[in-house]
Amino acid sequence: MDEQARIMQTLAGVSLACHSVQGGMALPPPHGHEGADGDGRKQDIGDILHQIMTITDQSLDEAQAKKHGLNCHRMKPALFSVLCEIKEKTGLSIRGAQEEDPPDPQLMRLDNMLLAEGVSGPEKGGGSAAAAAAAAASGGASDNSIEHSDYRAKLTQIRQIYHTELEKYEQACNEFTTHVMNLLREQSRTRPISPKEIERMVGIIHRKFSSIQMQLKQSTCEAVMILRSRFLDARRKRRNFSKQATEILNEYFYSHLSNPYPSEEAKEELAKKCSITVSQGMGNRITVSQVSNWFGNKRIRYKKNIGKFQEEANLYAAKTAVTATHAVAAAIQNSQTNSPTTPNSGSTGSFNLPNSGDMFMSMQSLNGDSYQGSQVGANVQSQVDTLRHVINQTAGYSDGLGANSLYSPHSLNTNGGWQDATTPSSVTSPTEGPGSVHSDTSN
DNA sequence: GCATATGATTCGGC
DNA sequence: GCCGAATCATATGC
Repeated sequence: MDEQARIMQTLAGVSLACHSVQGGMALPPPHGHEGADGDGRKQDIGDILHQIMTITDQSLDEAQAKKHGLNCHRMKPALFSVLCEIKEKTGLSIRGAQEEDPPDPQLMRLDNMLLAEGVSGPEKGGGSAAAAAAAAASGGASDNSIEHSDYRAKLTQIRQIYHTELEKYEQACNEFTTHVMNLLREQSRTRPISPKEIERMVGIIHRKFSSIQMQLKQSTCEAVMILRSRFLDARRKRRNFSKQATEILNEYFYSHLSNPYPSEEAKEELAKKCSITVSQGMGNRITVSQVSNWFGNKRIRYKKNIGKFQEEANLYAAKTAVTATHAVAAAIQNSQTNSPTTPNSGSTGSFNLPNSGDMFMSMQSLNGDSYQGSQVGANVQSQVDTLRHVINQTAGYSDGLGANSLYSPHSLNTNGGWQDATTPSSVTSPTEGPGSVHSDTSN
């Protein structure tokens, strides 16, 4: 009983002493002795000072013995639990509730990304999807296996660094947490520390370390992004189309020179024919867009420098004409053997002369500049002229273009736009002949 | 190494 | 959404 009172008295005394020292002056007496009993107050302060002095005068052994006495006191646990309870009921509980934050969306994004990139997931096959994409983007399985393996090697390197650093952080976090917990447990013998407080401190430590981890994840993501952009960026991985593909596209372009705007179907057909699978290589749409790109570039570059493309145009015109000759020959033979009395009877006798008029566009005036037909052009002209005649004579074929329209200049108008946008376009390659896809009617 | 060619992207107009 | 124009970035040829 006396012992307990003494403890309380000591605590109260120390508290009062603290206030006095901090304030640099004595506190007013608690029970309304204000100014009435100045001698009594002086006496109290003197007692307190004396107590402090005796504490400092105590030897270390004496202090330790006192401390031990306090620690072993039977009322100490009860007193500490009361103080802990008060602490929890005040600021601690409020702060604790506030710090119960939801999972960080930024962290979740980073985690998802690292998982998707194969950095944080299971090592087996990690990054294989991205590597496969890189391989596909680089235009084929065979030509870029070196780059593919390079990509994988670099990704593995990033992965290793990430895991090493992560391990280090986790280890440091655990070590520090253990250390702090031990420290707090030790301190809980001399000051009231509740398990909840320890828990909260652990939470704070974990949050601090997880913020460091987030930085690590962020920089890892950045590294992966840079790697990806280096390997997957279509611009960087630009590959020229194959000769055949370019030829097919050019054939179409020059045979539809009056209206070189292939429809969606025509583009698809062209893409299929060209087997253009460069760039992203993820299906038809990309390929079709490559065809669109090609035509876009071609139109502009043709228009910009017609003279330069003249030779190319003639070449393709000649090619087209020669192929058409064969087609016509076949058609004539067909019409003669199948139904000589019924010309133009269905698909057997007809053929798709690939817009012959366009073939000569390159030889006609463009933007007002008249072009003197080359030998090739003249040959082609005579060939087609003959063909036209033969067709009209033998098969009764008429494509709606008279002799005049055959040679009429489908040209770029003065505004730089393409005239005669009514030309039906088809993907029919001159080498293909009848039965081709008629698709481009919209332009 | 440089000039040119070429596929892709961006941006503004319609 | 497509097109023209400008531009970028890489490929290619010399």
